Amino acid sequence: MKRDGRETFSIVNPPPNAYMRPHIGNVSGYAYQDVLLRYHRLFGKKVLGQPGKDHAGIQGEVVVEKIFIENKGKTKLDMGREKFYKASYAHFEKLMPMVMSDEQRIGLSSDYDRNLFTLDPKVVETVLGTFIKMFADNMVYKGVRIVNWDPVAQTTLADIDTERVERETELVYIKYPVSRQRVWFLSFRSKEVLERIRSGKKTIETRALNPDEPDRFFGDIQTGDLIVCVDKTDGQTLYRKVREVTAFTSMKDAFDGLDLRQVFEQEPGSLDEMRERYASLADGYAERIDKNGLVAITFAELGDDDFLTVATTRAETMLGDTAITVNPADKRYKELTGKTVALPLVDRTIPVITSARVDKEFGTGAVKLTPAHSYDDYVMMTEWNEEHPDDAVGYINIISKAGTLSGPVPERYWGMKSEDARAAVIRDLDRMGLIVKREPHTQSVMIGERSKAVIEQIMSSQWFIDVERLKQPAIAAVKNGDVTIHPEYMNKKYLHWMENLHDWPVSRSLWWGYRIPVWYKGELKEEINDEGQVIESINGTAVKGIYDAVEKGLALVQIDSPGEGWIQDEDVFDTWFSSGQWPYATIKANGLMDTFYPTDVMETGYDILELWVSRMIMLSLYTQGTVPFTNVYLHGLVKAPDGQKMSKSKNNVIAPEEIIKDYGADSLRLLYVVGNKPGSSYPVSYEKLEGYKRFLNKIWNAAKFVLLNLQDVDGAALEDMDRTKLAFNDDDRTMHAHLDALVSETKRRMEGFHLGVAAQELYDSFWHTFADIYIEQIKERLYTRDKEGNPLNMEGDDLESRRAAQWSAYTILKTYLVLLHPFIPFITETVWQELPRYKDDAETIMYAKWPGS
RNA sequence: GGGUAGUUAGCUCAACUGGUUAGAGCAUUCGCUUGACGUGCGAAAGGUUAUAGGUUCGAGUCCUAUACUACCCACCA
Repeated sequence: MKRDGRETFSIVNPPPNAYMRPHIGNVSGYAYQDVLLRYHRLFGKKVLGQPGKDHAGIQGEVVVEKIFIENKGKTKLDMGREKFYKASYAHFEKLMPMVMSDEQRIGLSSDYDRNLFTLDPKVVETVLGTFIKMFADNMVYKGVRIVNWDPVAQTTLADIDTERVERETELVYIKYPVSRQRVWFLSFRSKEVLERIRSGKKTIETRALNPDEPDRFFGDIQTGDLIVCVDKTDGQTLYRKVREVTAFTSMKDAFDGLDLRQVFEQEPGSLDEMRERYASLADGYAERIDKNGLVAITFAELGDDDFLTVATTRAETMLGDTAITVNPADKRYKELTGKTVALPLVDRTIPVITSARVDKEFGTGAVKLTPAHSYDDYVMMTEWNEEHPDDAVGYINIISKAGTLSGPVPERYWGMKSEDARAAVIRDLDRMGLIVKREPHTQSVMIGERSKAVIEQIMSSQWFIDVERLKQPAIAAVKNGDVTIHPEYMNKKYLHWMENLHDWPVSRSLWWGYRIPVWYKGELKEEINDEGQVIESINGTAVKGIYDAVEKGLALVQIDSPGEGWIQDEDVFDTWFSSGQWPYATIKANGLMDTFYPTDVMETGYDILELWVSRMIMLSLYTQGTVPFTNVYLHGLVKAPDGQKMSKSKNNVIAPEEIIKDYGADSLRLLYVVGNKPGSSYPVSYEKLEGYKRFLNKIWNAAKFVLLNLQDVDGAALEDMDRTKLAFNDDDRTMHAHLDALVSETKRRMEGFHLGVAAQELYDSFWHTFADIYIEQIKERLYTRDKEGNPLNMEGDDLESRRAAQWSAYTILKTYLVLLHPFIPFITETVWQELPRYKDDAETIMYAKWPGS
């Protein structure tokens, strides 16, 4: 970019984790970044390489805590938040120089005196400022969402911080009674009533008006309705269909119309006697019947068709079911879709809905939907609600943060752990005859990476950023070319991700990071209410979201504490919220925005295009009104020699030192660059490294040869020679032409970000054209003695020819060194220092001039 | 299931917006060389660019279909 007359070029180096030494793949990026930095320096530009080190969020927190435990026997809880943070900061400061030395060893020529830590107060200020701006712009909110909750560590975990383990469980088939019309709940506290239903006596009288549900008129009960008979004394529930209904308006009416022997064991005898019997069932019952009437129902047993069977590994979560889901294309359930089923044990009704996510082949093809405790169910619920806002289903959270059952479930389950509750629920359902079968099943369970505790998915209130306003400009920036992505096909991945982007959850339950700048006037409490809904309160006052809290004077969004009694939000920001601001946060911290922002290139691995690059673009457009960089170069990943992904667990990681020790940093850089294209991965090849080492040796020897043959000329004299008057022959002219073409070709390749091709061509040209052909050609003209030791090429035309060859060899070598320098800085610099120094020559090849510039 | 790529020499990979005879490293075969070279040089062999169609004066490159492979995202109730 051109600013103030002098061209500038800037790259922000992606900050490596500061807590560990990088492996050979981690440092590959620096090679590409450095090639670009050095290349642009050769054009006399003002160049900035902005380095930094990352605090690494949860991984960083885990690593340092482990060290504290080992060294001092103290966990983070022992230390307390403030102390832990300070100690961690000090620890990271100690580690940073080590990581920095790894960057330097690979040759990264960034401005190390400007190095920044991600938690540097200057950076923090920028990051938090963005959140405050978003708050002012109405873009942040707290929303209830399903999270991975580690009941042992008492924290939410990102998916990446969890593991999956196979576990033998059983798939339990549970049948739910279907209601094709309406469902009625009849609850009894009298065994007698239930006995009559159970004992085959098919007629029962009931209240015309249910005092518990004053709006329901039981006179509406019709044939075919489902009756759920709940015995409140022992939890047993019976399900019956209505066969026939007879309505009476008064006790007398009923007395006349009923065969009372079907109702009572004995003949009631008289109306009064009957009234007495009814009164014994409940206080004032008889009076109410007199007043409101009576319904006599003939029941029928439910048949197989009247149940809908689901298969589940987590029977206990049925207590929190809010729907049954079937595949819309599943003919078996066509008729039931839109109907309701009665949920046993908790006596609720839930609808049968559809989702294409349901696999018809698995289990029974019907899934119980527990949105509060299953991520998949949560997604299905969300999708359903988006498409059917009028028939939206909710969630019911029944598991507390302690990992035990709570909320709107029968009291006997309260406090049970999931697994105990599962057994209890299965036992209870079995007693009711609702368990169809149980079969062994292998299930993969999510456990905490660190605690190894089984993760409970629960509903929790989290901070969100509304991305609608962020995403559109970021999509446009790539579409209209403000940002160019290399390789080009990655555009599609970027756009696909961006177009499907949903609101961004930005809070994490950690200490090591950017604490959310929100203050509460008292304690913020998150609780599950009797309906299983998550509710928040500050100092006992219920609040609905942050704007409500601020309005009520119970919360403030600002960086510094408002004073005594105010408590800061416990969470920190998601790592991408801060790293997404890294380009301008760093350059701003160094006071260089006017000169170097927006930057020219973001060079990083293709694997974080969506996670990181997209966020940098969004956040820079939002806060700075400009893209953070004009080009994105996405390198491939370095794989182990056998083509496998390098990872600690596979024990196949290679440290940069190992390679540098045997082959040199330049060879390693060539391995990264030569012949590779962006976006595709490549394995470490010791054969190639060997080849590059020989290439470096070739350069060294070619240079040595040229210098040996320059001994009789003064450097300055050579430089002052008039090129047009030298006695070049065809060999020289061919070589010159080749080199001229190479210079412009290399430039063209570099400008187009074809680093791999550029390096490959330089490699081939130097070795096979310059060294193999041209140097061989000029040997005869350069030698000063023949095989017998007589003087040669020392006078007349021979000397003229020799001078031309010397001049050519020297200038060509110099040109090659400059062209090669961005790729192999160490060897080119070493050779450069061996060359005679001329008046215009830079002290270091880093500041040499690109040929012709 | 959704997305993105890949399939080119024995192996690992290139080939810039379609343009000579598809290249390199390593491996293989033969020869030469030691006065820049840890060696190096020269030469050879090795390909119907996954398959089948299509567009074009011209296709590894563009289009369609198929078959495999890899990666990312989602998922296994």
